[in-house]
Parts: sequence; structure tokens; C-alpha cells
Amino acid sequence: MNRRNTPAKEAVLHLLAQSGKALSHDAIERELDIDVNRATIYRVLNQFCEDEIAHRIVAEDGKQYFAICKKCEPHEVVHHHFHFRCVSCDTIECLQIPVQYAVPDGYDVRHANCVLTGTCNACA
Amino acid sequence: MNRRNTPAKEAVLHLLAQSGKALSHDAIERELDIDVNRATIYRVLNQFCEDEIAHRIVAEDGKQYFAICKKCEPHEVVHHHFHFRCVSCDTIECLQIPVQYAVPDGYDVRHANCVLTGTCNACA
DNA sequence: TTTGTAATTGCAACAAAGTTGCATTAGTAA
DNA sequence: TTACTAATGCAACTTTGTTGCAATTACAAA
Repeated sequence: MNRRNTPAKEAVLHLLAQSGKALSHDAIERELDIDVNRATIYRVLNQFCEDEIAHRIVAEDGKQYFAICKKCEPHEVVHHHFHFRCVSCDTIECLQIPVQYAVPDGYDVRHANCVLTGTCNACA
Repeated sequence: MNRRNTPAKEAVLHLLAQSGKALSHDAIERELDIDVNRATIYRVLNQFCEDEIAHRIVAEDGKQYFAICKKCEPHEVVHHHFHFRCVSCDTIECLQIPVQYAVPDGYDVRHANCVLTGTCNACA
């Protein structure tokens, strides 16, 4: 499936890159300059994840958040870092802190979804 | 608000305790011996979390899972351990592995939601 | 430039998870 | 037994995310 460049993709990509944070679908829809249908935004975001342009985090609110973080560009085998959700400013950011663990024998970890919640330094 | 003992609460509590895993609402509804309304199950589960009898984990599927784990009974200030979701047997269990991190200055962590995903030793 | 194909989009309908208002039922303390 | 109020069931609703389908549109090839 060849990818095509479209205004919707460009706008979402730009927004994610420029925000530097993990954004939920509704935040993206709200902050986008142009009008893009909800379904389209989801499709674009899912495609970004498929193509490993962005990664997806599921927060405690059960919602998906999408982020592009340069630091994890060279996708490691276990490209996992903590995320921080600030309850005050309601944003999620990627922390450059690797998730460290040692699982019991026989366990095979393919993915990690780690979100810390609290207040960030800007809101302290 | 005084708590009352009811068949629904007892059944859910017993199921959670006996399963030893983190269960989603629908798994609970399915495995319960008695019929309990969906809304009631949610209310019971939320109450357990409020009373710190159980804890809630949100997995990558965006669903809430509830668990009672004896090991974390004496609720530490930061009572956080990893959870493991096995994609093969579709269960979530509490790992007795503490979540370790060092957040940047000014960040105040109140809660952690960490789920590792892969295959467990039973399914390897 | 023009054209053809398939990727993309919008719309509407849908599914799943979870919550809530309200009337009824049922613990439990007095 | 009684009275009070917590708990329940039901139905309606909200939110998040997905999907089928017809209409557009990006883009490579002619």
C-alpha cells in the first residue's frame, strides 16, 4: 500500500511534531488548523503508528495518545520509556527515562505501556 | 457512607481473590456464578478501589482491569508494580516487580500504570 | 498535460466500555 | 419490627474508536 501525502496527514504530523507532547484524538481535532473528519484523524494516526512514525500510549483514562519523539527515533528493539501525565495541565509527555524491569523466566515482553501520573514541574 | 454486605459484592470479591489475576468487567460478569447487572459490577468495583480493597489497571486495550493482590496489601505510599498482559491467554497478572524511575526535578508522581505485554511463561 | 488506479476522505452507522438517574429492593442498626 | 439509606436493576446516555461505502484526490505513467 503506497502512502500518499495529504493535507490531513501533513497537518497532523506537523501538530504532533511541533507540540512535542502526546496528544489524544480530540486534542488533535481541536488544535488542527483545518477541518478533518474524526475517522480520518484516527486512520492517519493508526497509519503513523504502523509506519512507526509515531507511537501510541494508552493512559489511565483509557484514551489513546499519540506522540512523535525524536529521542526514540532509532527504534530500539524495546523502545520503551516512561510517560508522564500531568493532571493539572492535562498533557502527556514522553520522559527520556527507560522502563527497566526483569521479568520472571519464560516471560517474553513485546511492548510496554507505562504512564506515571501526577503534576509536572511547570505546574508544581 | 456505610458499607453493606451484599451477594454481589461477596461474589465479585471472591472471584477476584480466587482468580489471583486482574479481571476486566466483562470477564467478571462472565465468570460470576450469580447474575449481576453490569452497572452494579462497575459500582462494586469502583467501591473496592475507593476502599483500597482492589486496584485498577488500564491496559493497552483501553479497558479497566481490577485486581486484589495480597502482596501489595500494606499499601505503600507508591504502591506500584508492573503488570503483565499475556496476549496468548489474555490475562493480566500483577508481577511482584516494583516500578522504578527517577523523574526530573519538580515532577510529583502520584500514581503509576505500567503494563508489559507479551507472552507469559505458561504460554511460551 | 492527461489519464487511470488505488489511496484517502467524509459520512453515517455501529460497537464497546463505562456512567448515571430513578424507582425499587434489601441490609442493618435501633 | 421498624426506619433509614445503601445497593440494585433497568434503561438511557456518553465517549472513544472502528468500519462500510461512495465520492475525491494524489500521483505515477503515458
